[in-house]
Amino acid sequence: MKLKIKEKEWLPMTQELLNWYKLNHRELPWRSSKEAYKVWLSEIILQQTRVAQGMSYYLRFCQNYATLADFAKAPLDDILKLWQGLGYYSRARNMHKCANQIISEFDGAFPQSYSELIKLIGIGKYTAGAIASICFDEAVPAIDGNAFRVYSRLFHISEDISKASTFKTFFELGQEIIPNDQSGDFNQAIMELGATICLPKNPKCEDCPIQHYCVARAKKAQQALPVKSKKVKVSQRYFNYLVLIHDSQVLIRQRGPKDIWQGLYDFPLIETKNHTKNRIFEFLNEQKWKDFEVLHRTEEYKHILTHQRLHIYFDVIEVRNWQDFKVFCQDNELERHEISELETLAVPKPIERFLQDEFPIQ
DNA sequence: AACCCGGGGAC
DNA sequence: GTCCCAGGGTT
Repeated sequence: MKLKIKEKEWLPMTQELLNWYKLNHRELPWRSSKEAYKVWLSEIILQQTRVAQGMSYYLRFCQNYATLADFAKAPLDDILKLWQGLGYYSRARNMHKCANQIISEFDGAFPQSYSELIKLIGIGKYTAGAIASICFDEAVPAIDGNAFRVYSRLFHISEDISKASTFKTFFELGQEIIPNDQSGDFNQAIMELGATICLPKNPKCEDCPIQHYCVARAKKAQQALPVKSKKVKVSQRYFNYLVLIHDSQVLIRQRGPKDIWQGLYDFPLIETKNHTKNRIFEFLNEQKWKDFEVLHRTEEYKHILTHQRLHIYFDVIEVRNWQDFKVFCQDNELERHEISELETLAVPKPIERFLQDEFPIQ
C-alpha cells in the first residue's frame, strides 16, 4: 500500500495534534531538556517500560551520573545495581558500551543524525528517530508501540505490526506527514496520544484532537487495530537455589550470557525439569558433604517473565566444614561474599524478594 | 524471520 | 488470565 500524501496536505491535522500536545502533554522530567544524554537516558529506560515504572530510575540515574562522561566511567556493576528491578538488563550493558563508544569515537559528543545514531549499540530505529527529532530537529519519525497504534488507526492500516517488514510502511508514512519543523514535538505528540487517548482497549476517541481524520473511527474499526499476530509461548522452569553460608559469608556467582539476568548476581543453582524439592539432598551427597545443616527452606517463589514462568525455591544451608565451602567455591567460579554486603550487588527481582523477606535467618 | 531478553500494571 | 509498555540484539 502506497499512500499518496504530502506533509502539506496534512498540515491542518498536524497543527491540531501539535496544539493539543502543547496544551495537554504531561510534564515529565526528561521533557525539560533537549540535552542528548538526558534524552538518550530516558528513551532507553522507557523501552518496553511504562512512564510510571521508569520515572524513579530516570531521576536516580540523573542524580548519580549527571553527564555522559560520568556514566561512561562508572563501573558496569554500579550501572546494573542502579538498573536493578527494571528488567531487560541488556539495556544497561549496552548503554555502558554506547557511552564509552561515544567518548572514544566521537570525542564525548553525541552524534547528531539518525544515520549516525542508529549505528550505536542499544540505539535502534525507534530510539534513533526519537533522539534525532527531539534533540536535533531532524524530520524523521519515531515509531514505537504508540505510533504503531495511532498510525494504524488513523490510516486504517491492517498490516501485521509483528512482522519486521511492516515497520517500513509506518516509517515511510511518518516521513510523509511529519512537519519539517517541530518534528520532535510531533513525534512526542503521536506517542502522547497513544499513551493517553488512543488506548489499546478502550480508546477515548471523543477526546481525540484528530478524531475527524481517523479512518478507523469512521469505520468503527478502532478495536481491530493494530493487527498483531505474535504470541509468546511460555516455558516452565524450576530453580533450586543453594544459599550456602559459612561464618558471615555466602556463596554467590555472577550470571553469564545465554540466559536471563546476564550480569546480575545470584546463588548456586540447580535447575530441574519439575518440582523436585529433595533434589537438594542428592546434590549435597554428590558433593560428599556431611557437615552441614539446613537452616531454612522457603516455600515456592513464583516469578513471571515474558517467555518463562519460574518456580523458585531457596534452601539456606550452613556449611560447617570450611574446606568444603572453599573447594566448592573454586570448582564452580563462585565467590565468597560478606552477607552484609549483598545489598551492594545487582540481583534479580526474586532474589531481592528473598533477601528482603527471609534472609538472613534469625 | 524467529527468537531471546524483565518486570509491572490495566483490564 | 491476557495484553502491552516511548525496543533492540542475536542467530
